[in-house]
Amino acid sequence: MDRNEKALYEAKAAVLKALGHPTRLWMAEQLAKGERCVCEFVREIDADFSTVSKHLLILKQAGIVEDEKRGLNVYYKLKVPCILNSMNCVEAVLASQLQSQKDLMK
Amino acid sequence: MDRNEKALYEAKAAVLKALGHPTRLWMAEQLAKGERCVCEFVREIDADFSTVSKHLLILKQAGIVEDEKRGLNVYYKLKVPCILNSMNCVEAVLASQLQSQKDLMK
DNA sequence: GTCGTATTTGGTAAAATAGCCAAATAGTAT
DNA sequence: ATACTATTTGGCTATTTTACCAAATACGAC
Repeated sequence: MDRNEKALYEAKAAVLKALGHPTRLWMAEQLAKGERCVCEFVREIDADFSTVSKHLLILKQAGIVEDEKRGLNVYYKLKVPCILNSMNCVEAVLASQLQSQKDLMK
Repeated sequence: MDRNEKALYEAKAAVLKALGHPTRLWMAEQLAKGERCVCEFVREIDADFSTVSKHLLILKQAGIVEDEKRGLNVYYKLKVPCILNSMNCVEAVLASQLQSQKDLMK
C-alpha cells in the first residue's frame, strides 16, 4: 500500500464512515425521497436540534449531501444518489447474518 | 422511526461502519481477489499483528468476512462479495468532491 | 514432551465521536 | 428597532475506537 493508495482508501473509508451511523444513514435514505430541511428531521428524530445539524454536516463534509438555504430554513438533498444502491448489498449482509444464526440453532 | 426501524438502521449502519476504516476497507477489497491469511495482511500493512487481527474480527462480526483455520493459519474470505459493488458509488462521491473543489477554484 | 510460528486476547493510553446545553448567527415579521 | 424561528457553533462530558505491547492460546515440527 503506497502513499497514494493509502490516501485513496482513507477517502473512500471516510464516505462509508459517514454513513456508518444509524441516524445519518436513516437521514440519507429519507433524502432519497426528496429534500428536507433540518427542522423536519428534528421533528422525526428524538435528538437535539444541534445533534441533527451536526450529523448533517458530517454527511455534507463526506460529499454525500449538499445544502441550500432558503429563507429561514436550510434544505438538504442527496448529492450523489447512487449511494443508496449500496444498501441492497448491506441488506444481503444482514440476511446472511440471520442465516448464520439459524444454522447455529440446528 | 419506530423500534423495528431503528434496529434495522442500527444493523445496516454497523455494516457500513465496519467498512469505514481505511485498513479494513483495503483488506475487504483485497479479499475480493481471493482468501488470505492474517500473516499475509500483516506483511503488507504497517501495523501490529494484533491490530490486523482485530480489524479482521470487526469485519467478521459485521458479517462481511468469514474465517477458516487451516493448520497454523487462519484464512479470511469475503462472505458477501457484493459489498464491493458499492465502491463504484463511493468513488463517484470522491469524483464529485473533486469537481466541487475545481468549481471553487474558478 | 520442547520449540517455533500464527493468531487471539487483555490491558492501557491517546484520539475520535456522540450528544446535550447554552450562546451566537441569520433571516423574517411586526 | 424588537421579537421570533431556524440553524450553527462552542464547550463540555461520557463513550467508543484505535493501536500498541505483553501474555495467552493453538498448532505443527522435532
